[in-house]
Amino acid sequence: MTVYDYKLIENKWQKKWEATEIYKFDKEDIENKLYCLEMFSYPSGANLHVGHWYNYGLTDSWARMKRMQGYNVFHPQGFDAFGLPAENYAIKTGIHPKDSTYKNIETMENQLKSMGATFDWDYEVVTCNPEYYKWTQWIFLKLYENGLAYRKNAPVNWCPSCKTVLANEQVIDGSCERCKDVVTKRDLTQWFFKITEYAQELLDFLPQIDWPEKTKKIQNNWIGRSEGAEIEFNIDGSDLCFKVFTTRADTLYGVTYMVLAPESELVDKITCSEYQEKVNEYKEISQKQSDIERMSTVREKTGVFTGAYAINPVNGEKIPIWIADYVLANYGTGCVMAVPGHDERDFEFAMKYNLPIKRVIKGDASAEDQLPFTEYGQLVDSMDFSGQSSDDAKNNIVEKLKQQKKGELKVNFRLRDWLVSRQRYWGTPIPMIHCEKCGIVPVPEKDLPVELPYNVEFTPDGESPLAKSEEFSNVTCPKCGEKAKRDPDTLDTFVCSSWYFLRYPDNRNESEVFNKEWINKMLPVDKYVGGAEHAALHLLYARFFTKALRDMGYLDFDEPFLSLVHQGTILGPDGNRMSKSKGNTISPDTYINEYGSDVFRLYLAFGFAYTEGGPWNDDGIKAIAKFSNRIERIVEKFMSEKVNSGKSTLENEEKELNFVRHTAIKGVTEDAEKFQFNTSVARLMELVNALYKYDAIENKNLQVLEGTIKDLLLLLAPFAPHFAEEMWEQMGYNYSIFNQKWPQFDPNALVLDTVEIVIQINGKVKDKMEVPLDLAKNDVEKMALGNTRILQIIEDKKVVKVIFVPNKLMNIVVK
RNA sequence: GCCGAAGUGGUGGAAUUGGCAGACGCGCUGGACUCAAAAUCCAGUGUUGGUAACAACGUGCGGGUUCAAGUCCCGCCUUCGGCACCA
Repeated sequence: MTVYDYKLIENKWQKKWEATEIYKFDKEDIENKLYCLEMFSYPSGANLHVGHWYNYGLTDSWARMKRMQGYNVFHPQGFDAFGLPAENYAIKTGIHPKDSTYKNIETMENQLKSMGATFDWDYEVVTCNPEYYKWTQWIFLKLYENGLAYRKNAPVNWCPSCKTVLANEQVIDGSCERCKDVVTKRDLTQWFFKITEYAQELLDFLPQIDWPEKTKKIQNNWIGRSEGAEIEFNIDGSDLCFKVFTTRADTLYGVTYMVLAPESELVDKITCSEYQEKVNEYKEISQKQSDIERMSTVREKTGVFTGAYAINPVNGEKIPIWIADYVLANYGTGCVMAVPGHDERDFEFAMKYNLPIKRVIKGDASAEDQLPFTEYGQLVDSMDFSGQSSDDAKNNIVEKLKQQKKGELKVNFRLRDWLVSRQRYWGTPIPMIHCEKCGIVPVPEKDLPVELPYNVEFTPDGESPLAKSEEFSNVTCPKCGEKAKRDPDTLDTFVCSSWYFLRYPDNRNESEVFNKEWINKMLPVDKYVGGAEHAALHLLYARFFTKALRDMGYLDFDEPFLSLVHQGTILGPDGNRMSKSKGNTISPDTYINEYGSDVFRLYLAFGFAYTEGGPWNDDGIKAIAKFSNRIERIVEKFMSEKVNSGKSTLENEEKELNFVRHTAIKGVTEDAEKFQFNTSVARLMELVNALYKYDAIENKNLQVLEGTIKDLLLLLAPFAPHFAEEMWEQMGYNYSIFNQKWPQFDPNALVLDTVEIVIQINGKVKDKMEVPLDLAKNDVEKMALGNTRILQIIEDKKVVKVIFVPNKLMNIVVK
């Protein structure tokens, strides 16, 4: 027996596929287009890891199936090539990020090709190419023109170790996502994208898209819509007034003090001179605090009195104004009304500083004075509103305030605008110029791209590396022609990845970002596959970009990704996340060398529930090698016997084989569609087992055998593409198996003459009977009661009820 | 604290949505082939008791609904994700 030489075979078919351009996307056949996309990867130095294979290999299987089902599959690939790792690597080794990145890309391209995937490399996109980031910059300019990009001086997250500003999303539990160092605050002028403008729409479209419910929930929480009211308070003895946001307008009569965030601009305006020193001191302390300290919920609340008083608009009460850092400056108005009787945080604060506590909602009397009552209930001590329910009072109180122009219903979102400036080198330069005379001046479109200079000192010292490059920095103002400076920052890499899927179909376009008519045909993406870790960031930003570009008139669809799948994570054999430091990494290369790409892909398909993932395990892969050997043997045996055997009819055996054959067609088609690859492979194994059984019969029908082997190979092809192509050739069929039609199951083959019916007594299985299909209840009952075993059990008991499920089960209830 | 998801043999994992729990594999046991081994093939394999037929138990725990529950309802436990002073 010949042993399948996978290296030779894989090489042979990869070359042939490339030479015959079999996976090239057909631009003419747009009606059948199907855009299948995996999240592109970061070009890191090492070879592909198991996660890449799991994501790309198996999504490729899905794409191959779709192709065989007649779709014109658009399956591009590219690289998310800007970012910190290359820069950090450069700082460590002295190798320039550009050099290491392009070298890594080359390695990864070759590896991806050796996987045997259907990627059409003609459409490749690399985000660090000037041809690409020219358009990233262009989009920035458009966002700026439309008021969706703006500059703001704001306290930002500062990582002292990376020496850079971080987005909220890059701060995990108060620490830097990358280096785990504690993040502190710093005031800088930064560029923001106004994603909050789209908060409501980003929320509204979630129900319509075919995404995992969990992911939608995460986005839902992240956007954090909250319905409440904005209420205006006057300041006692002054013309000044300020607004607060509250979800509990019903507790307005219980307000006993007000709190401003220490960063609030109002603080200095209202603070009385005798309190100024204390207030300044407090502001300074809270400014210095790191997020990890400030966010800690165990920490005792602190604050200081400003000396000023506000007037409660509903009852004219004079209430003290404090500042405290438990109030966030960038949510709502940065000021809150404190109701210690009905809010835990306010209660804690009031207890500490001996502020009055008023109860205005009837709650549990016994718990009073010890705990705040935070539920809804009936109002008390609230003048005209006493006796109303919280729900009613909320509206009625705001209605009353509205008449006095002191309040209105208001929706707030937890979502913050997206901070995109990075004080880093290896990224897309921000196409803006700062002129002393003209202020902020956008780089004219004709001057794009603003190229990233090669020779730059990028060791981090807190200053943007680009600011240190004279050649880059110094520029003449496009408006007045005077000397000016370029913006020294680069864009967050999430900006690059927020629109790459829009560039793929038109990646060579030099005159526009993409052709509108064309991408309206090509998009949205039909199937998007990638890690769940991007649920809140990339996937939200990409949605925002799509909507913004739509409103600016560059495309016509609302959502970028119609259907989304997250692959699970393959863990180390010890059940932990793979990491070099834990020494539990699995290198695919070891297995590829021993078994080849197909067996490795098949094992990934079979060994895990795709969306779950799980710990790596060696044992399974040998079983897959065995399985593919079994297929090879049956093909060989068939070819050697083909010549000298006749044809006979063995109806029952044929029927049995046919049943398994069509069960497999149906099962693989339906399960692989849902990314349930493990059960798809299980159906193929069943089919192979049935083939062996049938093959062992003396008078087998060779035509039936051949037809079944043919279907087996077709069903196997997406999962083991090189192997299936090779077997296809050995069967004497024409190239290529991937140009064949996907098999259809025959419903008749799934209908058997007889079925097994389970006989239960009181819900417990007592016997099984083989009966003709669709046998009526009466007949089954007669048979069951004619069964001595059943008779014995029910002997002296009374039959109360008989439940019958056709072709499945009969339950006899006895007493 | 809040919001999600999950918990099934020794093991990876199935189960058409209320109808035979454990498909398909791995592992294990026995057998065939072999001088022998590997490979391959065949049979068995949830647990407990029994020589056996069979019986009882069994999908994290405790209740419930139902002729029938891994699946539905109520109350817990554990693990993993997400958010976290958002007023």
